[in-house]
Amino acid sequence: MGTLRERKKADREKRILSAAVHKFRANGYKAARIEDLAEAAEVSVGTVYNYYGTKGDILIAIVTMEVEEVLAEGQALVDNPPKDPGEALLALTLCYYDHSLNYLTKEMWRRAMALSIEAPDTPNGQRYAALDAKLAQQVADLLRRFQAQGQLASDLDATALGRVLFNNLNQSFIAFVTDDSMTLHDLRTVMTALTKPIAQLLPKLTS
Amino acid sequence: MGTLRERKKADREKRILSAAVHKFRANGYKAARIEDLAEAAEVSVGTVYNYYGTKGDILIAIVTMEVEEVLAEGQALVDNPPKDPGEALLALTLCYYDHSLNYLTKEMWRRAMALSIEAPDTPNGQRYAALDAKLAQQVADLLRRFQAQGQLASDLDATALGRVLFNNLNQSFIAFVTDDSMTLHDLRTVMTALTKPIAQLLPKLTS
DNA sequence: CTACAAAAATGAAGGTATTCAACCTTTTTC
DNA sequence: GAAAAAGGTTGAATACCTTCATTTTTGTAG
Repeated sequence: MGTLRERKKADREKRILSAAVHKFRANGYKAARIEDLAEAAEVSVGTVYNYYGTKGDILIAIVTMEVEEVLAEGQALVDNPPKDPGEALLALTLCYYDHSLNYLTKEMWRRAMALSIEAPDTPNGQRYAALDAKLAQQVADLLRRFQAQGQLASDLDATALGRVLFNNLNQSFIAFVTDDSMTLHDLRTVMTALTKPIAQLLPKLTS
Repeated sequence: MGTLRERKKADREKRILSAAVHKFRANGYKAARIEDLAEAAEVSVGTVYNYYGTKGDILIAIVTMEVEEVLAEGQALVDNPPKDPGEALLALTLCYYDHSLNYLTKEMWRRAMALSIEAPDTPNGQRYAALDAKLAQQVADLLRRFQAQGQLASDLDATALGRVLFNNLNQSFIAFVTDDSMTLHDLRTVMTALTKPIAQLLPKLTS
């Protein structure tokens, strides 16, 4: 149990983040003003900036929350995957997609992605890149598991292939968030179709 | 020869664009204020907005200029390519890269890319997407030429493969512009290495 | 309990993209 | 060639992110 100061601090940060999720989702990231978040969180504008350096920081904090939950869900799947490698890969991908809109809207994803390209050298851009890397790593972990079980050639580079497969699923996700008319169901359908040929190819791959 | 009004209009637009290229390159896109461009172009702030809807519009106009020159260079190569398909593909890619920094800096590319992800529904985002599509199309045209000459299986989908190859070269370009320490020479080296295995694979591909 | 120090909150001020109502300039009409 | 219409220009006003000097709250020492 921390001091009063620490408790208040933690509480305020939670309130700000929660207000941000709500306002960003309700009004859109662009339309939501810092003043609105501050009001909803019952703090002043200055205090918001005390906790988060920029509006983008708040967004990246939400992305981090989202991706960390996705990673946890994914880990469960990697620890106990379907028997078939191709099926497992598809399951992992769809698991990512299914949990991608819990906190973030498509617009929020677009802004976050734009941020990561726009400012790759800032703490934010780097945090986004780190999350990307973790996801790619998890795909690689899945591949390694199948290698250990002898269901996948052990001489192929799991990290590299994991990166390629992640790039592929990420590219499809970008197509999803940049097209407002595309539903999560559409995305699942596309990805199911795309993964089939990859699955057929997998057993044949040796470096 | 148009009317006085038309001449003035064309002249003003040219001055604004030229001032923008200069200021964006010299100070950075972010740091250059509309007021600065206006002053350099000898017009008022309002007039800048009369010609370009947003600051991003000006940037996209410059990107368009750049990409159109790149497309022209590329066309020359497609019309008269090296004998070997793999070599031709590499040549086209490097031709794109070599002409990518004539008007735009890395920072300007980053902002433009961010814009296209952030606002895919705006005229701007769509114009950027259209340029992407044209480049992918040109890669496909190169493939078709080799198909016509019998150096490439004619039953593979040139448009689809062109898109994949373009995605690949575009992804490498994103890596280039998001890493300030990476030189054009580094990019050429990376791409030369990456294209080799693709070239070896090409003759074997049939749908 | 008081005084002081450290930490944090505050909101007014500053900077820059964008809008718009008023004002010019060019073209057309008669 | 004067009047009206059409087309453009203008910069002051607006909106919103961000900064920072000031004020308030919390923790600590005597």
